[in-house]
Amino acid sequence: MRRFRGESLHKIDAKGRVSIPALFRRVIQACDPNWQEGLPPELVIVYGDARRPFLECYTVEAIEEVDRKIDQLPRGSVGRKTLERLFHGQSHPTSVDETGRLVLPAKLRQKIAVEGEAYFSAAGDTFQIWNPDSYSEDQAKTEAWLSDQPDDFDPLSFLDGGQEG
Amino acid sequence: MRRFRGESLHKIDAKGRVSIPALFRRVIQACDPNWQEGLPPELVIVYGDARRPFLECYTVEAIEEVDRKIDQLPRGSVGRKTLERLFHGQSHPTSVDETGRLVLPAKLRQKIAVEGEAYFSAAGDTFQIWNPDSYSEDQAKTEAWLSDQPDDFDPLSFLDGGQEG
DNA sequence: TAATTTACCATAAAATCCCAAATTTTTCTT
DNA sequence: AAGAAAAATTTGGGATTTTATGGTAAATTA
Repeated sequence: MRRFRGESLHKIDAKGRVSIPALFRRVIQACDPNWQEGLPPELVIVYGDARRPFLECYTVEAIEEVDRKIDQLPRGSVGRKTLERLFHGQSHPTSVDETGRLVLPAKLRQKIAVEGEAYFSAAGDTFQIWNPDSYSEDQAKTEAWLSDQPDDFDPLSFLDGGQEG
Repeated sequence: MRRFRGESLHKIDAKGRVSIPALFRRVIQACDPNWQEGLPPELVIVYGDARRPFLECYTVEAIEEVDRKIDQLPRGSVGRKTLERLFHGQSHPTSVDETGRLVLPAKLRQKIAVEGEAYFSAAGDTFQIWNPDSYSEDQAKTEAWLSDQPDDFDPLSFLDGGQEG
């Protein structure tokens, strides 16, 4: 499976248009099973979780995997209802235009408080769109946490199934 | 199978007409096996479950799947009787007009207490029509529930088969 | 016929398409 | 390795189309 990697800053114009990092576009296209020459690659932007100050962008394959799992939850259960709200209701299906841009409607821009610029950051099989300042803050927190760790702490130790919160 | 995605607010006029979100229209049309150029795409609105403060809208394909399942239940069983009431009796077959609207008869508007505006929200292979205020309330509950969870709680963890009610 | 429903026409706002300028990155050649 | 050429990327603006919504006329029905 192809994964997103990298981060970069892009301008948002008056119409809400913003370039997607070129490397991300390749992943979006490769992970859209319906894509073919001439068609715009599709993706889904999930914006519902109010606790998160960013937009989360799913490839078609990634969102379909989520959909399949939601289908398996019991109809009417709290979990299913919550996830349907989040992933079906509070999501915005869209596509990458000919020049590699996508449009962020006003509602989504407000959600993460972006205006002139947006920061893109890869996160495995999704990528995130941030207000650049919010991203810096979040990044600073991560760095602060790291610098509180002993000098010889290796983040990779997380992988060895240490205790996790 | 195509799915509904997204949410939006629309006006209801004096005749009960209301625009269907453009993206929803595509799904309705694609999931109507009888549709062809010139015909209005059809759908079915189910309104019977009094415990639910919204109208549930099914594509033709989705309602036919429900019908097939009902057919398989033993004649005369409580389950079959209940489902026949809900899905055959208390449902309203209708279609999307030339300009992308549908008509909500007074009975249905009363059922969910809508007057001037209605809120549309996708839910997998169906979509729901809400009174905007009822929707906000319900949404607030979902968000309250989410914010009661630990900060790093990921709604997707529902998918990993945690205990469920 | 009165009331309601359905078909038809109209318009402002919003979203989309199309073309194109600048920039940056990559490739090729010397 | 340097410079030139080519290709790809980012960004901007105008024109076109779609969408949401309102109104009127025709048709159905109680």
